[in-house]
This record gives sequence, C-alpha cells and structure tokens, in this order.
Amino acid sequence: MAADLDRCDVSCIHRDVVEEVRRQMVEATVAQALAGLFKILGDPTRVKILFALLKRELCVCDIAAVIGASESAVSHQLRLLRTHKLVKNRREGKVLYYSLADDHVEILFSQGLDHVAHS
Amino acid sequence: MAADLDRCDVSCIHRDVVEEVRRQMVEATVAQALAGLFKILGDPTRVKILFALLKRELCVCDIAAVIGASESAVSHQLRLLRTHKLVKNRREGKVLYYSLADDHVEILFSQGLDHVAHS
DNA sequence: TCAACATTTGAACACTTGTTCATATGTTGA
DNA sequence: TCAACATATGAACAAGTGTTCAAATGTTGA
Repeated sequence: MAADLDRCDVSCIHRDVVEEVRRQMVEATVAQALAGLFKILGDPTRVKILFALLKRELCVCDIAAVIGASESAVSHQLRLLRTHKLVKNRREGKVLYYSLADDHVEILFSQGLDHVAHS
Repeated sequence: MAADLDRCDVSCIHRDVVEEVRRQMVEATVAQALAGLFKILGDPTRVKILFALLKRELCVCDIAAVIGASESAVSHQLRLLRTHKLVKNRREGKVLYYSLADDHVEILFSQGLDHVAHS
C-alpha cells in the first residue's frame, strides 16, 4: 500500500500533512466543475446580464439595451448561461424571455460583492 | 433630461422596462470587480489550491504536492489569489505558509457546489 | 405564402490566460 | 561569507475566450 508516493523525495516538506490533506481533497472532476461554474460568472457581460435578470425577466433585446451590448453578443452569452443552468427561457410569440434558473446566483453575487467591498 | 436615449428607435422592445432595469443596474465598475473575482475562482488549479487551504494552512511546496502541480505554477497562482485578497501568508524561516484570507471562499464554494450538483 | 422581426448560429479575429523553463530573490545554518 | 533551500519572477508559448459580422432559424400577422 501507499506505493505510489515514490516521488518528491528530494524537496521539502511535510509528508504527513500532504497525505492528510490529499485524502480530504475533493475529486479533480468536482474542482473542474466548480471552476467551470465560476468561469462562467467571471465575465463582465455575463455578470451584467445576470444582474439585470436579478431584477426581472427580460427578452434578449431588452437585455442588450440595458447592458449596452449587441444582441448577438448577448445571445451568445445567454447560451453559455443556459448551458450551465444559470438562466432559463420561455417563448412568447417571437420573443424569448429569459430569467434566472434558481437562486444560487443571488447568493453567489451577494457573497462576491461582500468580498470585493472588503478588499 | 433623458436625452441620451436616441438610439434603438428601430428595433423592439419595452422602453419603460429597459429604463427601469437600467436605473436599478449596478455600476459597470462593480460588475467588473465582481467578474474579476469570479474569474479568479474560475480555474481548476486555483480551486484546488483553495480547497486544500480550506482544510488547513499550507506552504507552497505542500500545496504543489497535494494538488499535483509544479511549485512555480502554484506560486504564480498564489500571487493572483493574494492580489485578490483571497489568501494571505505568513513567513516562518524560509517557508511561507498560506491560508485563506476570510470565509467568503467557503460560502462561495458551498453555494457553487450546490449549483453544480443540481444541474 | 410572404415579408418583417426576434433571436440564433458560425466563422474569424484580436486578445487574454496558464503553464513551463530559466533565473532571481531572500532566508537559514555553518 | 557561503552553499543550500523555499519561493518568486519574467519571458514566451500554446490554448482558450469574447466580440463582430454575415447569414440562418423560427414565429407572426397579413
């Protein structure tokens, strides 16, 4: 057992600590998924879109007008947001109304704002 | 007043709604800052680092060993995390021990995990 | 069926980002 | 003072990202 730790003989450090923390570490796929979510939230255009949708349901054209971006750009970003289950849409005639998919965004934003305010 | 809304005459949409939401919109700089924070959290390596530090204080070398990355790569990322006040460090001889700067990361991660779990 | 409209899609481009490698700090014990 | 070590830094490169422009859907009222 524990035969796969042959490396790292030379340099530093606290073998036992590394072992312990490594055991408690989250799976790589989970870290990947979490980073994937934050990456989506890590763009000003998308943040503005979500902020707008935090206030109320909006169609693509309105979103574009509110945040000052082209409708194409907004549409591209909405697809990403939809893929990551951050927004959902509903059709009414030719118009697609977008809204937040759940309340995670609100909590994430409030925490995030709290952080940037105190830094 | 309201003289800067000359554009967008042609296309769609709900002028009043756009006006209303635009008034409630967050400043562009705030959206930028928030996106900046999430961008930092939007990388698997940095997520792993923060996950490790969630467990306990660690030195650069240990972090590298735990997450399986080079010490240089970890150092580069730690600088980013430090710049954004997500981690802090303390020196003990040659060794620099890093830890989380506050508890925002924990809450953000738990909300983020909750989202990816239900999507 | 058709024209008008809201939205989507694809390709292309400039731009950003994370890693690697080599080198530079800064600290320690001798 | 020096060598050994932990970490930081800079340049450079491949890979990823967001926007734009042009064209394609899909829906409606006439």
